[in-house]
Amino acid sequence: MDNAVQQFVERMGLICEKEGMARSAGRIFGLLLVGGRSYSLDELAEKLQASKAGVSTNCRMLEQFGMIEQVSALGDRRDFYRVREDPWEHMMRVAQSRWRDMVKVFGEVEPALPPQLSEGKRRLREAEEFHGLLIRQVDALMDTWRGMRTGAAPDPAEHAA
Amino acid sequence: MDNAVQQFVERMGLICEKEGMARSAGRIFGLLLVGGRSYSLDELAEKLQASKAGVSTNCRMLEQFGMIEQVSALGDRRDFYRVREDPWEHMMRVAQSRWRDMVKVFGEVEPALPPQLSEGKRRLREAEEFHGLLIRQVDALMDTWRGMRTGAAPDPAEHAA
DNA sequence: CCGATCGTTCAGTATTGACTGAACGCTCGT
DNA sequence: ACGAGCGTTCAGTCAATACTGAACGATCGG
Repeated sequence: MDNAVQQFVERMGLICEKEGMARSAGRIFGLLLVGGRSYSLDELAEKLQASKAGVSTNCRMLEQFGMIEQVSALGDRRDFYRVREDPWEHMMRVAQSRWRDMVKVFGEVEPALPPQLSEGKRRLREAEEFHGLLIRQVDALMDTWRGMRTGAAPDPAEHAA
Repeated sequence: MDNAVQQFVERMGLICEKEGMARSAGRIFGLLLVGGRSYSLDELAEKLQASKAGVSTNCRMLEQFGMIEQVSALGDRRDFYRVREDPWEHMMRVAQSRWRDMVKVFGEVEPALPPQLSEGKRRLREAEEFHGLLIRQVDALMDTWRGMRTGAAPDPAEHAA
């Protein structure tokens, strides 16, 4: 395997590990990203020197996160995986759903708080507001991003409300 | 400790755990957030039923993440901790620095890739571009957020470039 | 119908990481 | 100068989790 590829794969493993997921999941994603084509489970296991079982599990996890997708080839019983057409958009969607959960928690807890914790209640309302805004801002980012990829404007200046 | 507070503390522990950090760090942050005042290490350890050592370590970690800050009281040798005035802004700054690292990795690896991996090179340039845009979009979010908190406009419609 | 070739499941293992209790160093008050 | 109170460090313990190898089930070709 190419040297630059191998280094990148390892760095992606570390990055993804810091983000909370398994290191080998990051390695798989890195290889698929830089490979730019579909890989079978066997090929992934071989190139990453990992067991087929672990690769299978991590691929399904990456698929749930919306980062990669499974694809089948005619006349081939094997499962192939590749990065989705826009993995970052789907990753952002997952992040948004987590933020939505936080908004939900803040919204549920704040009214249940005893009145003497007025400062805490204010903080929670603020947190709820911030994450709501964050979700909307990422929505705007998606619009811009899609516009950049379909259109040809190199520098977007307009946003969606 | 209040029942609603206790439940919130626990939920924040789970949320923060999913984000990649330690569960008790999340508990500490939750308690400080909802408490709305400064807490000494002893008080945190007591209310969370954890060891002083663990609380100390996690508080320093939370401080590095920019979520809480240490504060001292006159005539008191103890260290107090409280949530920062705007914890979410600082959390976003930390997230941005992680994205900057990713941009750096993408930018470094792409030129080192062999030419036959043209699709992979394209993916990496795309990833770099996306995360750069993401950083800028969060900058815009900060501007909006600060504007909302200092000013009084309930619904912002303008963005910064 | 049988063998081969997949992907998945499962139990076992190893490694990582968090938490604790005790010792330590430091800084005050007296 | 000494002791009390404080935060931190460190070694040990514990639980969680990722990974592996082997068995299993399914599917296709001959």
